Amino acid sequence: MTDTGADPDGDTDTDTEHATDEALKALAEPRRRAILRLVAHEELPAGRIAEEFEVSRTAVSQHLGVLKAAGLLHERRDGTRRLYRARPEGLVGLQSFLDQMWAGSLDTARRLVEAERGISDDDQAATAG
Amino acid sequence: MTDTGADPDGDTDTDTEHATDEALKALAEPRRRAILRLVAHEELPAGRIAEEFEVSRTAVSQHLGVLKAAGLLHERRDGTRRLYRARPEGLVGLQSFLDQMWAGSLDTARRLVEAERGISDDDQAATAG
DNA sequence: TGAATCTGTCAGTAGACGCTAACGGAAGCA
DNA sequence: TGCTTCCGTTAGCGTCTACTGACAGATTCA
Repeated sequence: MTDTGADPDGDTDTDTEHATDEALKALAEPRRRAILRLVAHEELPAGRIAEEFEVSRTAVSQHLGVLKAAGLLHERRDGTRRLYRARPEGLVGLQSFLDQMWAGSLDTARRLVEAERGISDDDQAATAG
Repeated sequence: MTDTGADPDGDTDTDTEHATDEALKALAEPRRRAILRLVAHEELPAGRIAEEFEVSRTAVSQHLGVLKAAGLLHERRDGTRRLYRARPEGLVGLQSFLDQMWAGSLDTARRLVEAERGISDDDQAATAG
């Protein structure tokens, strides 16, 4: 067991990791993505959101709770109604995570392809370069 | 039931949705993200990856299968070993999804804030005037 | 005050998911 | 050929999760 980077105990990264984890788990559900899409362009009350789906209002309410807990939803009260809209800030951590992953894997892929080409082409030049 | 945008039956969007769904479900697991991070910077065999975690090799193998099915992993055979590395192309759909969501919600948030400010401004002006 | 509306919360259930142990297949070596 | 290594697959189990139905709190209006 070496746990090089598998289970880091960093302090600053832990919060980001936790936020990313919650956001990803929230987005992993198709219904929740549909809800997020609905409230991405306009503010809507819970009942209006529930009407868009065939599942019960209870299920939608729970989905709203998950999205809210993940920081992906903004809630505003208006009388008996509760208006929801997407919260773009909740996607920041996820964006940076994907960017980092993208850059790293893209760089690795490029390097491996070049190495492969170098080996098949001329390994002497590869070792010399 | 109106299903305006909750359950679209589009043709071109369905594939993208499916790919995004699989990628998100794959990334929603912390262990799979750790695996992806490991092979983002270097190509590694399955056994080497399994050593980094306390769970059994079986579990890691299943995680590798999920990541591979989601198009996030590239597999290459070398004798008895199977080498894995992250596949950046698998993140494209997810990136565009997040970009779209980000742009839409950010625009909405800005518009709502401006409207709110306008209302409160208008309100004070109307009540004062 | 009482009725109606809008919404969240609390048990309970069916299905999905991650994990382990046991097994089977493919490749390398004496 | 027989042994070993490396790896994926299957069956089974415990846990998590999305869902439904029933109930409770908050607000508005007559």
